[in-house]
Amino acid sequence: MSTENPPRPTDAELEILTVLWSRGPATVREVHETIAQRRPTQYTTVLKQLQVMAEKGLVLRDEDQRAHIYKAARPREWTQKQLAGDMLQRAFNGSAKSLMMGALASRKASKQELAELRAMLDEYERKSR
Amino acid sequence: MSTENPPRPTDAELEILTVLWSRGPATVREVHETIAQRRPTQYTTVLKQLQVMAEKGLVLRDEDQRAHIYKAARPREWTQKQLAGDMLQRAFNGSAKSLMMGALASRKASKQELAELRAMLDEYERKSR
DNA sequence: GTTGACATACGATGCTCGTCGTATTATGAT
DNA sequence: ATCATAATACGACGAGCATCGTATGTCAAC
Repeated sequence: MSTENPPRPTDAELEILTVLWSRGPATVREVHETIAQRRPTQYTTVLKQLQVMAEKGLVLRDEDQRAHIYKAARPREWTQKQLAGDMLQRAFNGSAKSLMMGALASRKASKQELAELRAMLDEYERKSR
Repeated sequence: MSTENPPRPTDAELEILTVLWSRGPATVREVHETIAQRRPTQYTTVLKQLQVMAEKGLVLRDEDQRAHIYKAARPREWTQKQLAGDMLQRAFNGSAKSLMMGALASRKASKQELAELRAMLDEYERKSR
């Protein structure tokens, strides 16, 4: 069924999804070019990956043209919500506070970023009232 | 070398680590009892898992007693920091704000939890000055 | 010293992941 | 029509993951 949620993407799958999210729908060639630029990878590896992802429902494939067009089946925010929720549950005992502490501790946070976080909390609270 | 960092734990490994973090050092039997209570699992599965984890450096093993005592090689906070940082990088483009939005969207956040988050931000900012 | 309970050791299995090579097919230019 | 190019299809392989069964060792109690 097309309403079924796709499974949690693997590491390699997530990398491909980030490309599709930022570039929009793309051919295998385009995805491969982007990835190969960071890391040596074979064209057919990316192709196979996308084929598997299509089977899993992680991406949708438009076969109208000879070069098929792939696009992420779910928007970035949707998948990020799944990933964050999953990790929250499995590694942080459901504590958003712990998760944020971990995130901040993992690298220096700029003053501006902290301000953005505060603004985000305000916004969230306002919306959910 | 004992100073080497362990790899990112897999799903099953993370579940075991959470048990060790909350119960403290424990025997295979104790870990198994805790896990079996949520989910049917064979004793030897947990045993094997712990043996592999010891090889990877995720847990330390004390073999003094007949029933070996296992304990997490790294404290909860350390591993949480790794996991959060890894996910931040791979799925959130380094944006702590996006990560928090995902986390909050994944389930209802209580008013109190939001307050805790703010307090945590204050604390963090105070410390890093 | 035999037995039963309980522990570790270890091999094997089925599955998924990531990767790649090769085969095949479609398309446009000559 | 032929041919070079560029695309998909697909099988296979090695590694890791999660699981379990069986073998083996230890120890206390009878």
